[in-house]
Amino acid sequence: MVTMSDVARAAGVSTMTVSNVLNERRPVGAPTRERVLAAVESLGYQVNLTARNLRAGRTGTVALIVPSFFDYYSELADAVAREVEARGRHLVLERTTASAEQEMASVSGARLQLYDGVIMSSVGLDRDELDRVRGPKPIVLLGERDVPERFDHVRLANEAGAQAATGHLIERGSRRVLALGATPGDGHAMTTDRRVGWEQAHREAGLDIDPRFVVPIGDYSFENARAALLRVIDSGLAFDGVFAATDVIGLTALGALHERGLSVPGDVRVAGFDNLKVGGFIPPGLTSIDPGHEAVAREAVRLLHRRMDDPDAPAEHVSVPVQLVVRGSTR
Amino acid sequence: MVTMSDVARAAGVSTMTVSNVLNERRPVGAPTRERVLAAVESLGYQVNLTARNLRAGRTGTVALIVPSFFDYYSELADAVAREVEARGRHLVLERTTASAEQEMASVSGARLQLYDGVIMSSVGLDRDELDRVRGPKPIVLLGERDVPERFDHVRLANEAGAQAATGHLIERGSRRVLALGATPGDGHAMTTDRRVGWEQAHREAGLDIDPRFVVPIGDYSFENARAALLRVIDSGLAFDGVFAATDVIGLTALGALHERGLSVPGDVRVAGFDNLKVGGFIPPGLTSIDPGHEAVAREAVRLLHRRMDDPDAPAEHVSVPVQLVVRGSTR
DNA sequence: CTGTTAGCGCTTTCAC
DNA sequence: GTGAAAGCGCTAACAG
Repeated sequence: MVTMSDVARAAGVSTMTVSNVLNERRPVGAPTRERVLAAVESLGYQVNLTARNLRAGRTGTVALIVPSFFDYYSELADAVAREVEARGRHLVLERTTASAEQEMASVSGARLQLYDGVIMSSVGLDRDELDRVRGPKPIVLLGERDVPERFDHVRLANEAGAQAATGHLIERGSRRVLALGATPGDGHAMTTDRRVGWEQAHREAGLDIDPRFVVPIGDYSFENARAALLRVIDSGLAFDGVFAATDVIGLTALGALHERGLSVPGDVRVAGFDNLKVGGFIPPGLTSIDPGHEAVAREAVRLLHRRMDDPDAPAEHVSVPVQLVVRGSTR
Repeated sequence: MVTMSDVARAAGVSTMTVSNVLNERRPVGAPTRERVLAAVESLGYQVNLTARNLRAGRTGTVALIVPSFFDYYSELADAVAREVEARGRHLVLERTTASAEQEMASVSGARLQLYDGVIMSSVGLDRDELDRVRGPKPIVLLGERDVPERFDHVRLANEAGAQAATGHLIERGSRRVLALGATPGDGHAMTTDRRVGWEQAHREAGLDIDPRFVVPIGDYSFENARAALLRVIDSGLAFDGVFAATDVIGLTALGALHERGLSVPGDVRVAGFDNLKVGGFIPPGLTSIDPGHEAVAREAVRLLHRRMDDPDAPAEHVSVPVQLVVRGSTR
């Protein structure tokens, strides 16, 4: 391993001068500078970021911690990466498998020290658990759970989005709209908010709210979504619309309906939530709610930098607007 | 920031004893141990991984460096994460946007020092550029490009997979099969290998190879794939099968064919490559080649650990078998 | 414009 | 079973 003092010796200067050349922190005379750069080149020197981190207390890296690498999160991560890189830092992605233990480990554990800041999309931790998180580095939370006041937080307009999607189904003529993947009862999960939006659309249209049309799905997986919808179809419950709480569920609904010989949008209209890229390309195209990844990413990174600059700034809670995107599944 | 010496002071021991308790490297007397753990708990101490890393030279973290966070790579990353975690390390994901500069920066730059090892899926760097990469940490390469002998490398059986998919289309009755997203000419890109497999299937079936049926696509994006296929349809070139070089292209083909009123699998059979999860759930289901993420991940992590244990082990080059998965698009 | 000194927080090594 | 000293490679702070 070639170190900075090897370079310094080769160039006949002190390590500080090498450091100053490489970091451009203080002006260095042109000839000295040349000698240093030549030595760096000929020795193949690379800074040791670990040592720099330890000494300087910054890493140039931001972590985005998500439940999984899939679907919504990969599209979000891409937007966050662009935003972080635009501000001159690197982004790394970690996944927690949505478990409270792993989220806790990611965020309160020692790993936080490795980053200048962390953006976490929390689904496993409840409000009380989050409240126990104290870290030496800024944390911005994403997602739809209730979070302690003191955290910076970015969320989506879930209710408004669900209401827009469901309202659109009703407007196109659906009268019996499933809330597939929504969650009944109280709570602050993303899927309760989206169910509330579904209800609001019904109220606004003067339609009854039938609790049999709320169909929860264990883990939002393709497999469970498919099984749940097939169960509904086979139960004989008549419906002519599906508001899917996520696009994964919506895409699966397209497949399950096709499998049972129901046409979309003829027999059943379908709308999802997340506006996954793939939904715009498969037949017949999935109407969805665009969650505005760019805006979420921009806000999250803005809040993170604000807090890096001023650890005592008051916490900000941002709700990002969403937008209906109409495609073949409702047209 | 509470440090190890704060804990040592509170427990009335030396920092070495604290370190030994936390790392379980040397036996520590039970009462001492208790005092140390109590102090850790009451002070809320967390190890500083940066400092440990600098001193001990290991980080407990493996990086997977991929061109993007999407589709094939997110599914691969999930498998790699499971495998890495099973061996007691963390995985972080970085993306390069497939640019040679960023791949170079990720892998030859100082960032490599932050990890115990790196698995990189390289698409931007050619053989010569890769050959210039020398790092202090193990690197395992994934992917279909030609790589220098000295690297450990895991690749897919691309030709065999493409041949199986195309052979299946032919067996089902297709006679004019597009190679959508494949690359003509020589070369060692993934899409040339897959085109060669497409050709082999034709030869095996005694069918002519018509170069007009090889339709390259700039960047494998949904948008370009859609545009390319619509162009072919509108050109009047008759075809009754599509072998798509990736599932992203295959899924898009389903949509574009639907848009032009062609039925799948009635008018045109479609097969892809990657076996993306979504392909099993949308209508009519996309026949595909399963790239065996688990096997790729297992081999990659095995090679990485082997090299961490023995930096001088001879390089291994592994080719992972793939498997045809038949769904509605060819049934 | 350049150098010296000190030390980030931890673990390796050696000593008892 | 426990401790003291040294130092990983770098940069902040101060000095000249």
